[in-house]
Amino acid sequence: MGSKERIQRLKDENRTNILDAALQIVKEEGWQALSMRKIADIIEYTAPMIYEYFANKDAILTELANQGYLLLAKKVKQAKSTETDLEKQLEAMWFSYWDFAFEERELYQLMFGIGTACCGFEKTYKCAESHGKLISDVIREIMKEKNPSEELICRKYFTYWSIIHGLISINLVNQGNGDNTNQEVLKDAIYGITRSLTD
Amino acid sequence: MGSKERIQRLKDENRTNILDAALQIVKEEGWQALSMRKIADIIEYTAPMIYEYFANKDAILTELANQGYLLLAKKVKQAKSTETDLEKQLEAMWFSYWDFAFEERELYQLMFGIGTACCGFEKTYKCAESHGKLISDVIREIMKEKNPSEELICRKYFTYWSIIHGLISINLVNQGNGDNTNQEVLKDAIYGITRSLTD
DNA sequence: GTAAATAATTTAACAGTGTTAAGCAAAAGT
DNA sequence: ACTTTTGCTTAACACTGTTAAATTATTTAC
Repeated sequence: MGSKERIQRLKDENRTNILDAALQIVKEEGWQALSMRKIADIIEYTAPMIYEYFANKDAILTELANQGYLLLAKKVKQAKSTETDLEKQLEAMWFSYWDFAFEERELYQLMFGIGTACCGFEKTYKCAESHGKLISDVIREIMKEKNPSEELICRKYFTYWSIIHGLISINLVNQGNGDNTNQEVLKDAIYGITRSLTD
Repeated sequence: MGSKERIQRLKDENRTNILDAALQIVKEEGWQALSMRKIADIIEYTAPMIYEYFANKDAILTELANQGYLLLAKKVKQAKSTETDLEKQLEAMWFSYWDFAFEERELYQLMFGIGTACCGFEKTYKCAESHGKLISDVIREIMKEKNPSEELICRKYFTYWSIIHGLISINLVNQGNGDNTNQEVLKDAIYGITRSLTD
């Protein structure tokens, strides 16, 4: 019965094909154009087939968002490894966060945008191996001489995130007016908050 | 022909009824529940009637957004009038912005949220009598001894807005976890940027 | 190898969406 | 009184997510 594994492999393939197709549609035509029948078209099945793999459309969305969280965490982790100085690590991590938002703007909108059911902060801050955890670990390390409470670290992370997420949101809606202005604002903001960690 | 005015008055009434109905539905059931037929139900007409007043659903949305901009500008202007000191004016204005976002959260989502077609920054910053203009006027006044360029003022306004909009976005999605933490972050952020105006 | 059972996939349908065209009844103009 | 315009509705189209039934293909049992 080695065919069982072959069948399972095909099923897995279909599952990822569905997710890939969904992302492809969104990248080409935007979130509002995503429909079950369009996904079905691409994977060369009919729409009801998708329900063998996902409970409903929302389940596809949350799965895509989860893929996004994984990818983001990976990139942030990678950015950390490029620096040794803690403050530089933090800067690199936030910059990679920034880059992710624009490289994978559709995913970012899904993960943190207003509209779909996905939350953002709670999930991202508490889950181990998330970018939130990775970044706040560095914040803790930088502040360690001040013996910060977990609540304070959380607040600092929150402050960072607010301004960066705000900047990103604004840039995502009026797509990229004045790139270097943003980069300057971003750098200023990161530097400002980082200074407040040790002062 | 005094009836012409009566008819016009009825038409205007219908128009505002449509907008009111739309906002009512959104407040009760959220944006995704808004439909032309539901609006028609409330105003006791059939759906196609709405197209006599608005080109399409999107036109209703942008009109609502414009109402939002007007209301926001009014509130910000009012906040300014409660203080005489420039820096306090600025703080009060941003606080009223913050309050608006939560008092009229549906409108705020429409005006600045990701998803619908409305942009935010350009429109708000350039239009006279908008909250953006009002706030950046105060920024200019505070910075006047430094002879700031328009570009610098714009960037400062942008910085304020980013962090405040970021904070709001995050609070709108995970609705209000820890109110006073946010207020503290907000106050810190505003103070920090304000200090950077005169330093 | 053929028949029964099971799995895989599709067709048809439901209730909803935005939107447009055709039809009808009442009012207005001549 | 007849025609034209206006206000409004019904019917329809092309979509949407989703479910149930029907069909086809594949596996299992004998």
